Amino acid sequence: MVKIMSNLSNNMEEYLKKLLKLSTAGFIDIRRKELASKFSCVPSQVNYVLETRFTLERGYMVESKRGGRGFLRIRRIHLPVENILAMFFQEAADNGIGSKKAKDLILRLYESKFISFRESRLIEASLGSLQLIKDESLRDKLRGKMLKEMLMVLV
Amino acid sequence: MVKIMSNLSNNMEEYLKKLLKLSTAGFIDIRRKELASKFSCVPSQVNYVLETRFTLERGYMVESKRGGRGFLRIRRIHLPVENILAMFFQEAADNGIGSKKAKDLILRLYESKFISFRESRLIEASLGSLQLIKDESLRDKLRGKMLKEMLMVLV
DNA sequence: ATTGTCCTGACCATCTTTGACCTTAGCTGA
DNA sequence: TCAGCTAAGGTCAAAGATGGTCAGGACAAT
Repeated sequence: MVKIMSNLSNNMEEYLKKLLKLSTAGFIDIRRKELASKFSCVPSQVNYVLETRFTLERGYMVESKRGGRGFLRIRRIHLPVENILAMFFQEAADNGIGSKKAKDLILRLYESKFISFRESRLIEASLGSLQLIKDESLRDKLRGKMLKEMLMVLV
Repeated sequence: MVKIMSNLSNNMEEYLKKLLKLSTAGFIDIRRKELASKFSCVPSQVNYVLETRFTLERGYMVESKRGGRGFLRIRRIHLPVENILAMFFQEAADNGIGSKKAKDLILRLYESKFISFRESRLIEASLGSLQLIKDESLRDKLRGKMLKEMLMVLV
């Protein structure tokens, strides 16, 4: 009797991921308008889903073409752990990192088997405690530093 | 026979616990507004009940999502209630804990095989980053909270 | 009377959805 | 040819839908 809450964006995300799994090519091509119509929403809703769910941080790449015969192409990418870590160290470790990006990063490291499930939960728990800090800038900075220190230990 | 005071909060608590018992999934999802409406109170009352009755110490975990189709998810978790560690964590989370005590605790947890070597290093790394914080009181408090959150996750 | 618990309401933060307006690519007909 | 039409996709800001926080007053227990 437990109802799982789902919304348009989540449904569309699931749908696209299912398509991706089924595809042999490693990517899928879709029409923005058609997809929007299938889910009875405005086309820009599709952009929202792509921007929030199919980001590089989560391991996806989106290409597109406008005009007649335009398309949206979604690709699953599997970066080696070193690249994932390198991206983090290059742009987030010192300048701070938002909580959403941090979560995505942890998820990817887990998916890549670089860290265990317990370790991923441990890291998330430590970062989650930072909500105690009011100053957002300090929070982001600390989050970056903590992640860096923790990942260094694991290398 | 102790008579349970019947007030809004207690009623809501009982109601939620009944739902939890009935659920096969081990958790329930609710809408804050709906629940408030069912009990004819303001939505923030729900938060009050969750904060006072469905705490980690009492064996519950609450997750939530805001925005359209948001939800509150209450989960029953099974901790050894009379666990002395749990009390210690609570104390640490409430009043903070110094870095030396924290280190000793981590060491003991590792020695008793409660956590792995990597995990112990991970925890120390995250706590070490707190040096970035100037305010000692905030630092101790954060250290306590992080420790608690991290170890709770591992139980 | 004092203290702790309960409730409320105003204001805040976050996530989602929509719609008006913009840009780009391909096609077509004078 | 190539200007203009048509068919895509892109951006952005505002509105909508939830949940979160906090201070203060009401009320109950002692």
